[in-house]
Amino acid sequence: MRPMQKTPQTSLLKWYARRGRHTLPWRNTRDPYRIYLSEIMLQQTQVATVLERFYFPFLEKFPTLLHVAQAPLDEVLKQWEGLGYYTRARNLHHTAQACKGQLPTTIEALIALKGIGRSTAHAIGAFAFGIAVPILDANVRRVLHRYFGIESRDEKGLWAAAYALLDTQHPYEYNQAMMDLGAMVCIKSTPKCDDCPLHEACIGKESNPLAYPAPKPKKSAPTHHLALLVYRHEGRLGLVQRTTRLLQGLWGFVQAPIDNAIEGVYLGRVSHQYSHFGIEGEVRLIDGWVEGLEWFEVEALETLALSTLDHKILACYLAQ
DNA sequence: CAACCGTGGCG
DNA sequence: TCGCCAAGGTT
Repeated sequence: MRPMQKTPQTSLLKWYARRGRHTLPWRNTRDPYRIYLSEIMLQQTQVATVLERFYFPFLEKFPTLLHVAQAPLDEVLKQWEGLGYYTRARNLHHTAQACKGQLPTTIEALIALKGIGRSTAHAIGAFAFGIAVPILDANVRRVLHRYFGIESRDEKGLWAAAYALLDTQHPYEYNQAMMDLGAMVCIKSTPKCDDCPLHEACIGKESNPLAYPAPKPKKSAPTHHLALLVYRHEGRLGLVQRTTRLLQGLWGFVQAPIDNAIEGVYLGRVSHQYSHFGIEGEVRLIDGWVEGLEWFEVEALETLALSTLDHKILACYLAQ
């Protein structure tokens, strides 16, 4: 057996063997469901959040994909409460039912499922089924931008780079290593180029790592001023299950534009920031029954999935 | 295809 | 304090 050549891939895998995050629970299972669940939870969400607050409780409640499929959507949303991007939970439930608790094993079939795009399909393919395809998450993107000196965020160029660097013999280790490298060494603000196994041929290191990728143009987020209405009737609170795209399926308090005829007793102010707008709201208590709401004892609210804003409103009410 | 979709941590 | 953004996908 001839000695292994020194390639970016071998350097990367050697680094990964020593410094990789090998204790992550979704790296210590062959269960496609557990890998799939981690990939969905981790979309646009930091590892620590998923690891410390959501992954294990969800698996405790739903040990298999079939458990997800057979559960009411409301229970899945309740387990997702606080994690955000709730479409992920609704797609997870839909996909569990669509594939009857058994995930398909090809990239084409995975990508056809709701909530699974190209990168997630590749991640499941590589991590659960050993398919030789690259992933393109935020960590890998940053490594590729810098390594190849790519300023443009153009998708085609990044996928081409991803395939160019992929170690087709070790897709599992390679992809995990690239994510760890992006998360631990090739980090956004202060990359540790001295510790990087790819530093020899890295274009970003030779110039300025922070120039890759080119910074995004920033967009301003508007603020909406709302009345946040806590309806109360015979000791119960009136809520609605939202049907809007935002927070669909979650329960919450009625929101109304602030105009010249604000009812109720002022309870306080709450503010909340979403990705693309903010809410400055004043919480008001209104005693009386109105149509179109469902009424719950305060204790019963614990069984409902509420958004973080609605938890703030509830806390404001309970503080009185 | 640019906007939309949640939340929390960090500099 | 505040803008940025993280194991992205959908419309």
